[in-house]
Amino acid sequence: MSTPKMKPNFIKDIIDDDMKTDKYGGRVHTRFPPEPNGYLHIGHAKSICLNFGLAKEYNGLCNLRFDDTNPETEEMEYVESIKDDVRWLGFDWEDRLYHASDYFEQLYEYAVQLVKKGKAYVCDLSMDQIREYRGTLTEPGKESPYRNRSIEESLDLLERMKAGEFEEGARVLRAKIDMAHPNVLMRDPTLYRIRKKDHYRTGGEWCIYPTYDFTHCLSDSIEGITHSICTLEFENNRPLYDWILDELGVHHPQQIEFARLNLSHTIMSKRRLLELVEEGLVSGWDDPRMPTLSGLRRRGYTPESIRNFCDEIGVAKANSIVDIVMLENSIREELNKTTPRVMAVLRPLKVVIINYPEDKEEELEAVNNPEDPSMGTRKVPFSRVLYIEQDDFREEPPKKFFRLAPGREVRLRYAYFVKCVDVIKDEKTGEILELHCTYDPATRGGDAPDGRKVKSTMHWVSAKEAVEAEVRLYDYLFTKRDASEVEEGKDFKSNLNPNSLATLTSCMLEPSLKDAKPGSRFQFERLGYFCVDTVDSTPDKLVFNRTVTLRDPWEKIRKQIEREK
RNA sequence: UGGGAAGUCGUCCAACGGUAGGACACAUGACUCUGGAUCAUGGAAUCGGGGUUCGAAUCCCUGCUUCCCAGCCA
Repeated sequence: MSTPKMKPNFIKDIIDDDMKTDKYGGRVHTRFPPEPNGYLHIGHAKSICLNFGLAKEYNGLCNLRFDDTNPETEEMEYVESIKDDVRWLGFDWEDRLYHASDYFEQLYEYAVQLVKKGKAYVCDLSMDQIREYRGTLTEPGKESPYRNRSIEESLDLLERMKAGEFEEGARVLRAKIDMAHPNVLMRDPTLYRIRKKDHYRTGGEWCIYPTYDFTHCLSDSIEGITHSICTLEFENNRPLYDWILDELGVHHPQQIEFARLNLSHTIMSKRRLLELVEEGLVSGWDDPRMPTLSGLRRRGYTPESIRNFCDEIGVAKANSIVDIVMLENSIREELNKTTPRVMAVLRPLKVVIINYPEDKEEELEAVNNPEDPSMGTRKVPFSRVLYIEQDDFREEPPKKFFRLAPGREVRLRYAYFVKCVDVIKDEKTGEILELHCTYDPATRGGDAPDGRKVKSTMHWVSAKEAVEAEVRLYDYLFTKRDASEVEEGKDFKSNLNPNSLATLTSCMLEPSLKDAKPGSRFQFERLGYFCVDTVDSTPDKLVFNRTVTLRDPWEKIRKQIEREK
């Protein structure tokens, strides 16, 4: 299977130029460099598809590298989840699984080299002092009093930092660049800091850890990366990336920045997602409302649909917010073609077919997928007592409501025409308890021999054989299109959608669903795509997640009617 | 008020000096045993102002708006 070519974008333009000029000997080598401090989300998927996709398109390679230089936040659990998610998305790093922490020794040697070259020094200023000395965006900084200490002294101090002789925060290693540089990142940035914390991989071996800026460029260099693709906020770091590599005279990949993905009605900040998890506002990183890959997976999204989405949204340098309906479109598109149809009633309304014999029961043939005849047919039982959707009946139908109403005839899919003859209500509350209908035996299978038409076809489930299940309906996690746009004095959680989850407990499914396996997907006709929850579903008590609704013109009409009232 | 970057249909992305195009969304119609799917049709954009050019989204000047940077986070 050949993957279609990535749409044109500015990164491909750059690579094309590099190929023409033979900048890297015709090589393309990228990497996906997550920090294992959280779960991957759909924004990472964009980066993964880009990096692995580019490598594939140019017959190159893409590494998976954990950017693990901060022992405070990183954990093995995250490493495992990230590997799972990348694999699930459909990408393969083969034998190229790397860790920045693998390079600690080498990185330290580079640091020593820089000191020896007079391009780095150990600074005894406190964190606050360093901040003061840095100056501001508009004013230059001033040089640290330790800036010009001898190379020998810095070397000695660095050695002793490494040996654990100093407290956290007592000293750092800094690059010696230019305290008056208009880019504040170039004002003698920190290269190493002391952290007396065990690292999830190197344990207690190190008590000094290299910073991102020092680590990232050199890791890229060590791995022979050609195009180091990152997000826009690192544009300011590029001069430093280049400076370090140039001073050390090592292989020099090209850093290219693109705009990270923002999706409407959700957030992409790992810090904030973690906050939702920790405060129990969602059930976990894999809550089906989360934009995480594990959340989307549990929700019923497929890897292919996410890859298609990433292709569709393109790559550019302009900050933007992609409407989440594009994501929904991508999953509908796939599931429409691949998913078996099935009948399920979410909010049951009992219907008695009064002229259908008490003990009679028959099986009717239903098509599994009209998009794919090879998926065949199945039998669904029909009997005197059925359930239909509460929404499919209106005692006083508004205009354009074509479904069941008193005196009106509709088709029960694959079954019969039925006509509503009576509405049974609770005498006290007025609540509709059940409907009495008659059926026309001549319409078996769903067609009337006399050619008469109905305006609506409805799904239904035979009461006797029905399988009861729980169904979870999801809506957007945040109410605002730009979920990060918060009112003065409030935080992002004030934008949470209080109705993002609705749990329905007495849903009635057709019996063919009885043995549905966790993770399997179905279209509940007229309702949407659903998948069996992989965490909470059991054979005795099935739990379904709604992945996405079907397009629903009636919903639009309904809202319009409501507005006109 | 320093430095870096970005502004194209409602949204996202193309067009690389030569007819502004695609996807999603929207609207209308056809078809339909899912108000699904499918098909057809339509509306819809170059941040403003100058300039160069036969010709500018693209090149130049200028203004405006938005985003990023003052972690020993990444």
